[in-house]
Amino acid sequence: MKMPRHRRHSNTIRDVAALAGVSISTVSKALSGGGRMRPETRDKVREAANTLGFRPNSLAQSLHQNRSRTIGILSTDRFGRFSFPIVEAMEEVLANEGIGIFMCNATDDPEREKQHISQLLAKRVDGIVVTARRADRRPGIELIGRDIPVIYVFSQSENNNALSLLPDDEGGAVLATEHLLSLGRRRIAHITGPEGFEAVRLRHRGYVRALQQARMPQPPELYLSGAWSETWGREAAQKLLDLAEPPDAIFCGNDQIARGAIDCMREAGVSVPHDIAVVGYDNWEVMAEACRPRLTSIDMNLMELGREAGRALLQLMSGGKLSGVRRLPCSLVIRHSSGPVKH
Amino acid sequence: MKMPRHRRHSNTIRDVAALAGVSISTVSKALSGGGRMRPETRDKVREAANTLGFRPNSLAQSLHQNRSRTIGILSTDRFGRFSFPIVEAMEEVLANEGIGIFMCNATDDPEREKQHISQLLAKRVDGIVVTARRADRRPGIELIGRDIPVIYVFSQSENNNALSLLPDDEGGAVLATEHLLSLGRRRIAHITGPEGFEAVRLRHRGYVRALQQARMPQPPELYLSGAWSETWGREAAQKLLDLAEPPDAIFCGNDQIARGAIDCMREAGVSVPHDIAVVGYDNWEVMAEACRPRLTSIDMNLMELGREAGRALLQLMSGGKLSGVRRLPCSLVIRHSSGPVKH
DNA sequence: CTGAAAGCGCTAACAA
DNA sequence: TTGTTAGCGCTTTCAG
Repeated sequence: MKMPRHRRHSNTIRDVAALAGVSISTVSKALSGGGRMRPETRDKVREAANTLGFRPNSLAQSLHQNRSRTIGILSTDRFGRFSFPIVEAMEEVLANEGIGIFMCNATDDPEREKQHISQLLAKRVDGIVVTARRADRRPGIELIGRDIPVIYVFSQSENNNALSLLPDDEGGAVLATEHLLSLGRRRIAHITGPEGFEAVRLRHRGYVRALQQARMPQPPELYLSGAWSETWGREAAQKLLDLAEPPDAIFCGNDQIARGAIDCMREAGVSVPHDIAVVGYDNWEVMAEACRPRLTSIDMNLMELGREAGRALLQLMSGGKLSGVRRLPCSLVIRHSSGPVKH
Repeated sequence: MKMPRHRRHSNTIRDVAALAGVSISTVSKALSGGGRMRPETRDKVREAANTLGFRPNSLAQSLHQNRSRTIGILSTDRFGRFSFPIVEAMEEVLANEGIGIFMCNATDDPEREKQHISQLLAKRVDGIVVTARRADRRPGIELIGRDIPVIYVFSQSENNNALSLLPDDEGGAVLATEHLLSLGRRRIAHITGPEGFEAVRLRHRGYVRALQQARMPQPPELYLSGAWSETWGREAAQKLLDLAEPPDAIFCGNDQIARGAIDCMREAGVSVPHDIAVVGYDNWEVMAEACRPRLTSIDMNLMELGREAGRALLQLMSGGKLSGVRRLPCSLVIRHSSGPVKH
């Protein structure tokens, strides 16, 4: 038997074979569990493998099988509050299938992004997931010559036959608005973020749609677009309070705005939810729980989005075909800021 | 020339060789840039490689070189607010060296953790980083028979000859307290989280040390330990206000507590920073900026911690030896809640 | 200066 | 039932 050139750092199948006194291929078959063989041989091999702490080298396996059981996740924007639950849930689904995840971050740097993609391809990943903090469209990624599945999560490709998974922003806004309507509220305002965000436009559309269906008027002075901040929430709430006829409910584009609005009202002596009910968006626990009263909010179910992304990728990797934009439902988490039915 | 058995998904060195009309080994040498060869041959090869979009298969390279240029990062607790900047910075450092990062999450599930480690070993990672949300001690991980570098970041192994990288909590607390002292504050309170956390104990120690050095008394009623929440911050601040002799400054164990305290005081008509100055901990932007007045806070420099972790791992991977607990300095970010010098 | 051949660790087809 | 052999894609001697 020849000696290996490199010092090896872990036991190979050859060592197991030697210890068990069988051939390499027998070891392979024994451990893979397949094929027919004498049980005692199998046991002997298993025992040898165990005492050596043998783990097959997946690099070698991958090389042979032409699949690495590995995927890459590429964040266009830095990994943030929204990406985390998604990534975490996806990781769980894929890890259960023995698939490893390469994490790449290319914060708004196309050059870095290219490098990362190139690395991922060199590492022969079986799939790529693209995420962004903001759910706006971005150019599809370039897979120079290779044909592996790519999906966009919380992010959308300009290339329409790719699969995108997103939260249903419009639906979430409908949920929030209908909730307020069902409580008997009639003048519902909407304070939201910058109109540059597709999410802002979609949520606004949902809000409008719900009001229309309920045949409610939508006075333009009740719609306020600004920044994604508490400061803007306070400012906008003040504007609403200064109106000749203030609203009796506010649907906010995110939880920070909602918190600002609630703070403003409490300080102005306006009771939430009695005088004005408030619903936020994101269901960001630390924010929602810190509001006084605790904030009713729309949850985008990011974990579910992540799990779904994991499943979709698995399907694509095993040859399935999926494409188009899928929007997953949000849900309403009721706390105290939307309060009981108004009399 | 024999045909490959499997359908290949990307071009191999063999294809490049065929196109360039040279041997495989020539291609290898030409692309690696080493060795002596006729420049025109090298160019010919490069061109062929380019037109085919050839990327060497790193699985094969790794197999040969016995190193995968890949590491694993294992989060004991879920990836959260603290892990993110660390991971992001580390990723940047390592990605620049062409090293890929496998992300594994094993939220407080030892079984999952074992599986992940086993997978990482099978993937022949060149190193492992262990992180946790809380900087408390944990058992070292088991590398059944393999000898690869492991470091603990924002987390500490019970095994003392491993390397741990942590923020200097005690130093951060000293920084905060001395800042308040330098502003002329004399009765400095400390509201903090549960004493179960090592960070709480260390920050308390730093606070005490700074007071002792300044020969300030430390009345026990000025130390309040509770939850990591705004609610606790408000509650504790109220207790302090109710004291016969309230403090003229509060050092808070995190920014949420600080925010609660500030809110409480504003509502009680106590001026921050005029009557009572406040310093927080974590420098969590969204929190610190949303406080009124904006919150002075201690920054743990998590990005720097992550970069340092990346560098340390690179050293270990190239044979260096590092061990023990290293604590990296925090810094003070001054905003308005600590205000100007008191007269 | 270039090519042939061996081998990294593993699997799978084929022989014995 | 078990062993022999070829080959995954690449690098690296060693000959030519």
